[in-house]
Amino acid sequence: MVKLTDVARAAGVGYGTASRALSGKGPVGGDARMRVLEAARELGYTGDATARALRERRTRSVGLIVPDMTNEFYTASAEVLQDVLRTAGHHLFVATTGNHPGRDQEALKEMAARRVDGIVHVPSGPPATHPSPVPIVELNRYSGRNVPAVVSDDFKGVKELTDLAINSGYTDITAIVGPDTYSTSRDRLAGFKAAAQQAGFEENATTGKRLRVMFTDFTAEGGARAMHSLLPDLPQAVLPLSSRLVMGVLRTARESGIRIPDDLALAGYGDPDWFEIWGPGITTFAPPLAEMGARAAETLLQLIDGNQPAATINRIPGELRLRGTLSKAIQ
Amino acid sequence: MVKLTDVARAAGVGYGTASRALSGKGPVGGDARMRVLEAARELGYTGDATARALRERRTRSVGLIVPDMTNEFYTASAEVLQDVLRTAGHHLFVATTGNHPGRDQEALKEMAARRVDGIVHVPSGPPATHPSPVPIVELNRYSGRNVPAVVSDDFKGVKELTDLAINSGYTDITAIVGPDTYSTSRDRLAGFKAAAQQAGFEENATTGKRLRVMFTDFTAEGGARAMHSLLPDLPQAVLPLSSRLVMGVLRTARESGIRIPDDLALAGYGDPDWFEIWGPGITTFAPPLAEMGARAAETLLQLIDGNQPAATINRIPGELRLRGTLSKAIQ
DNA sequence: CTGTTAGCGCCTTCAT
DNA sequence: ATGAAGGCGCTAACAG
Repeated sequence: MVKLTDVARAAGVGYGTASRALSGKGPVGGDARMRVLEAARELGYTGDATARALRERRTRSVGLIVPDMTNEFYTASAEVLQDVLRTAGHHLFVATTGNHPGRDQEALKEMAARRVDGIVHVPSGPPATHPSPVPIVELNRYSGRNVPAVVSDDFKGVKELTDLAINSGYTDITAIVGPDTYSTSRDRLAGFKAAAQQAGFEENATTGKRLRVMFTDFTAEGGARAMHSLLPDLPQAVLPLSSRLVMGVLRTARESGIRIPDDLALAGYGDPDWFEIWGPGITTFAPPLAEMGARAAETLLQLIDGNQPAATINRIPGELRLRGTLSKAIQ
Repeated sequence: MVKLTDVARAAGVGYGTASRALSGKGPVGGDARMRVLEAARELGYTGDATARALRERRTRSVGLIVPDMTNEFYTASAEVLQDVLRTAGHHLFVATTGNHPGRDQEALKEMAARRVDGIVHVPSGPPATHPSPVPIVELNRYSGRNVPAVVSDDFKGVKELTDLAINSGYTDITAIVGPDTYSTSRDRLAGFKAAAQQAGFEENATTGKRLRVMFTDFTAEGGARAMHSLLPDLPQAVLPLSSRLVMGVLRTARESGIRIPDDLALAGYGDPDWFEIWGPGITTFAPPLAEMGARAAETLLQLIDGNQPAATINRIPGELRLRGTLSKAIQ
């Protein structure tokens, strides 16, 4: 692998001069500069980032820790995150945790060892007790750790979604959410309850307006199971509060011959592109994934530059997408 | 940041001894080892991977270059790729190219500069003219570069899919594929044509068995456009040969009031999870994405270890999933 | 078994 | 404007 001394020799200049010419950082004679650049091109010189990192004490790389690369809920943010960071000269180290808190800490440690300049973290467990040696921004979920977090305003979004269902005339509504160890579950559930209770719904009411809540895994299987247990006593409307939960609910509904929205109305969360073309279209709350990715990147860049961003938890509003699964709503 | 000398001093041993104790690589007295480990834990020592990389001339990291992180077609492979590599002690550097060949070369160069030990590359352009200084495995598509490639056996898969459509009785079939600059387009198209021509179909036939081929972008918009241009003269069956193309076709069909499979039969490619729950279920050829990711990882590890894998283009068989959009097929 | 030391490739200060 | 040299943190080779 050709190195700086090779280039310097070929250009007939000293070591330091070659370095300055390539980096453009110091004074260099126009003639010498040209000869160095020429020689570098000739030899196919590619600076060694590991050596540079050691010397400069920064890697121009940032770590991204997500539960799962196959979930568009994370990758939609990651894509623009990557764009913003690349523009700023940073590249991405990625680790997945499978939502396993142990691997979560492992990944954090690995990133620290690699001396990344910063970390964007979708936490899947409680915060680490040790403070991090590198700047961290949490994305999508917040762990309670004292670092900036960029999340969707799920409380507001789900509240509005629930209002929509209520205003459509349904009086028996069930929400399905993930484990309440995740901030996302708690926020979405809070939004649901706020809307329902404000409208006079009561938990486990046998008459009048009735709300129910089911906890399960944030997976299609979890959604399918929850829906299955609902079968004996179907509500009028179901709100699976993640796109994977929606998937599970639809699977079970299909197997059980339940027609949506005829037999059961539905409003979802998230907006993978198939929501638009499924049946009559799935009414949903769409979090601003792209914007969240951009904001997380910008916040992290601030942190890396030594500035302290203002807000700790940054809630970005999403939007309701009205389609056909909440039938009466679109009349 | 605490370093090796700090640990050595705290443990009351020499520099090298501490290094050997931590790495487990050389002879170390049981007593000294314990004191070092204890001190390291105490101080929260985390070895500096950049320094280690410089010294060892390897980073234990591999680069992954993909067109797009939001496409499950790539991430489904990437997920298991990452698992296999992590088990082998390697971590992932990720770059996306947006299918832009220029960014493709840029990413390759960046990875080389970072001194990754190897690269897994989903190429979006013609091969670079310069040989790569680091081992490369191509995934999903092959560029023609002389490196191992791991791909789905699309020729066979699409041929079988087409046979299925033909045996279902359709005599007017149109395939939609992406730009033929991608090996995937060419292979899938070849499979389609092989089956159709073998069955006596002819291009642009005005009578008898008729096959048509439409080229467009490998995007939902491309699929929608292609489908739109088909509207005046609808075939009996359409084969959008990527999941994004399927998405686009379904969008246009929906807007145009075309019922599937009643007005138009369809067989797709790929198997994102919504294929199963859309309408009567989408009949499709599912490439073995997880297996491809694993194979690519294994092949790269071989290369990194200095072994030369046998096959240049490694075609892994996928499987047909029979569902409802090819109606007569499931009777 | 242990301490000492060279050097991985680079940037940067210091003389010149 | 340029060349020489120190040192980032670590591993491996060597001497003891």
